[in-house]
Order: sequence, then structure tokens, then C-alpha cells
Amino acid sequence: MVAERIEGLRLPRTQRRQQILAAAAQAFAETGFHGTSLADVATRVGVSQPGLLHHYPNKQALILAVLEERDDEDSRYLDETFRDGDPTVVEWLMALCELNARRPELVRLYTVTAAESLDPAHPAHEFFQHRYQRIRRIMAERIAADQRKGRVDRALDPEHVATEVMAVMDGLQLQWLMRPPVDMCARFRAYLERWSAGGEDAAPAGGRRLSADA
Amino acid sequence: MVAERIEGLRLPRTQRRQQILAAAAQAFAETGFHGTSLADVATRVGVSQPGLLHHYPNKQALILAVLEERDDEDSRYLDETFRDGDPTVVEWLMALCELNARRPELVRLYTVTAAESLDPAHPAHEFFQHRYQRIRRIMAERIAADQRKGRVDRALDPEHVATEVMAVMDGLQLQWLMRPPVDMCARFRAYLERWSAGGEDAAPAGGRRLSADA
DNA sequence: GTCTATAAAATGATAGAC
DNA sequence: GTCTATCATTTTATAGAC
Repeated sequence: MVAERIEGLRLPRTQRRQQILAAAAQAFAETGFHGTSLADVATRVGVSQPGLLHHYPNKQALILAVLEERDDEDSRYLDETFRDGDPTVVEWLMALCELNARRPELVRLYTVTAAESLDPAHPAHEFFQHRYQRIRRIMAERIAADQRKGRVDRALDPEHVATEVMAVMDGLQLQWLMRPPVDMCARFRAYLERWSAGGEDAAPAGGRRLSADA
Repeated sequence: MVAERIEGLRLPRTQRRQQILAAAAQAFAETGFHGTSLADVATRVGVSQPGLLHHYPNKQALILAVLEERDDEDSRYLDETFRDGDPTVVEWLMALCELNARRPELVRLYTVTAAESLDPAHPAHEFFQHRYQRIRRIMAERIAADQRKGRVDRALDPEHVATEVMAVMDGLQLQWLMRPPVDMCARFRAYLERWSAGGEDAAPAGGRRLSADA
């Protein structure tokens, strides 16, 4: 039984746009940009297809809005979670992984559209090129900061480590989204503990210890 | 200047099918299953769209044929490369990475379609579910074999290591396919050397040493 | 083995009424 | 803000000639 569509129901602009972004995120996560039709998204929202295009002028604008909104939301959450602490990069990464583990649909959205966006003609091509550069830079800075605090082996190249960590996260996410799913957080924790074992000559300042369970 | 289409030119079945698989592999690598049209592939081959469908009855059969053929080809190559040696799992993995580094279009085909295939309705969904299970099993067996030979730390769980190694490869491939590309083989070698350092208490029997250059 | 012709459906987008 | 109507294209697939 599909939810009835209340035709012509007028909603405030912001609210409707939120609905649309949520529905579009689901659809793009399942079938990517090319595999998703505007009619598909419109149906999920309970609105006509031209009604959808009233809020986002075309398909490209829609997917970009989805990706950017989700990115902003995540940044805010992570900033907030560690507002007063001084987490090690390892703690920060595990928190990110555990956050992701609670949001498979979001992970899937980025896994699917990132691969699709390798095509230079893809509407999110530039978005993902910049996104990966940005995340790599942020991660390298955190690693370098931990090196200065003696928490990470100083012999390592921050940018190289950042590249590797991102690869592990992306790759584990893909296998986690498959059947049977791998235990993403357990594998990531094991990886991080092996990786950071060398440089742990100082206790985390304001953070908690990395625990083996959870 | 686009290559002229010689209309109606009759080619032997096998040869034409090879052409089609090659063109389809390119197209699917660039835009995935949903983003590729049969007309697109047909044009690349220099054949009409119904002419294409004469050789593969529908789009799903085409992409499955592409993926399976490429997998077979790779298996043959890897078996052949190490026919007489007894490579360590690390040597075997580096050879695989270096092979991939020479075939970006093939890597892209698998990166793009694997993510797309997370959708249970995708024509290659089952193919990739099985593929990942199979590769994980093969890799775990090689790791276990190396453990018995004292080449890899016996404390490690082969299946867990296999999962992690596959994640690193997949993740590095994605970043390698982006701009600017990361140095996939260098990052993979650094990862493997850190990973295998613990268990190297025996010299590889018939294999060569892992070198820092290449 | 390949083509032209064609069908039937889906898709992204616009015009204009309410 | 939402709809119906409509368009121009594209897309997968089939029929039948050569």
C-alpha cells in the first residue's frame, strides 16, 4: 500500500524543498544520477514532476543541492561532537566511521555518485574532485597536528597517510554495503590501531581511549 | 574527425562480438550502465543499433558479457604470470596493482559498475556480490598459505586481512582515477610493506624481493 | 550479419491555468 | 506553490528486407 498523494496540497517553500532533498537523496543513493528520473523523485515526494522542477530548475541543480546539503550537515555534526575536546586523529576517524555506520543511505549516496562522477561530463564531477582534495587536506592537517603533539609517528607523510585512510574508508564502505556486509567499524578500528601503534608515546589530552568493543 | 562508418560491412561473428565487447567496456566505464545507451555503443563499433542487438539480445546481456569476459582475461593473465613461481601474497598483490596501473579504463569499468550494482535491481548486482565473495576467499586462502610458510604473522585473521586489502585497493583506485591522481602503486606498496613487516621471518621461496622503486 | 523502419515507452523540460 | 497538458528527444526493442 503506497501512501496516498494529496493533490495540490500547498506547502511552505522551505519545507517542501526539504522533502524534495530527502526523497532525491534516497533515489540517487539507490540508482545514481543517470538511473534516477525526476518523475521517480516527484512520486516519492507526492508531487507532480513539474511541481518538483518548480523548486529545482533541473536535474543537475537537484543532485548538487542534495550533495552540498548533506556535506554541510555532516560538517556541522562533526564540529559539534568535538567542540570542546582535543581528539586524536584516530578518535576523530573512528567517530566518523561510527556516524557513517548509522547512516547507510547517506554512505551509499556518496559511494554511488562518487564513482559515477569520474566522468568529466557528470554534473557532480567538479564537486567530487574538490571534495576529495578538501577532505585529504583536512585529514593531512589533523595528522600533522598529531605528529607535533607526539601522537603519530613523525616519519610518516601526512598526505600519504590521509590518502590511505580515505581509501580504507571508501573501500570498507563499499563492502559494508554489499551482502554479506563486512563489519566496517571493526575492520577500520583494527586498521587504525595497527597504523597508529608506532606513534603513541603520549596519552590523548582531552579525548577518550580507543576501546576494543563498541 | 570521427571514423567513417562502413555501412553493411559483414564481419565474422566472433570478431564483431569482440569489437562490441571492447566498445561496450569503454562506454560502461565512462558512464555506467544507466548512463550508456545501446546507440552509443553501436556508434563506437560502427554498426547500427539493431545490428548490435543481433549479437547481444539486450543491454543486460551486454554488460554481463563485458564483465565476465574481462574477469576471465584477468584470471588467465595472473595465472600465467606466476605459473612457475611461488610468489608471496604481497608480491602477488603488487603484481596485480601494477597490472591495473596499466589499464585505467578497466579499473574504471569495475569501479563505476561495482558501486552502481549495489542496487538489487541492477543487472550486475548478483555478479558483483559473487565477485567480491570469490576474491575475498581467494585472497584469504593465499594469506593463510603464507602464514603456514611463516611469511605472514600468524596472529592475523586471513579473511579480515583480505577485506582490508581489497578495501585499500578499491579506495586507491578511486583516488587514482581522479584529478589529481594519487600514486596508486606507491601508496599500495607502502601499505603492504607496513602490513607484512611483522611476519617476514622467512625469505620468499621462488619469488623476487619487493623493491622500493618500479 | 546488417540494415531500415517503426513501435511503445520513458524522460527532461516548458507553457500556462488555478 | 502546484497542477494539467504538451513537446521534443531519447531509448529499448521488434519486424522484416537484403
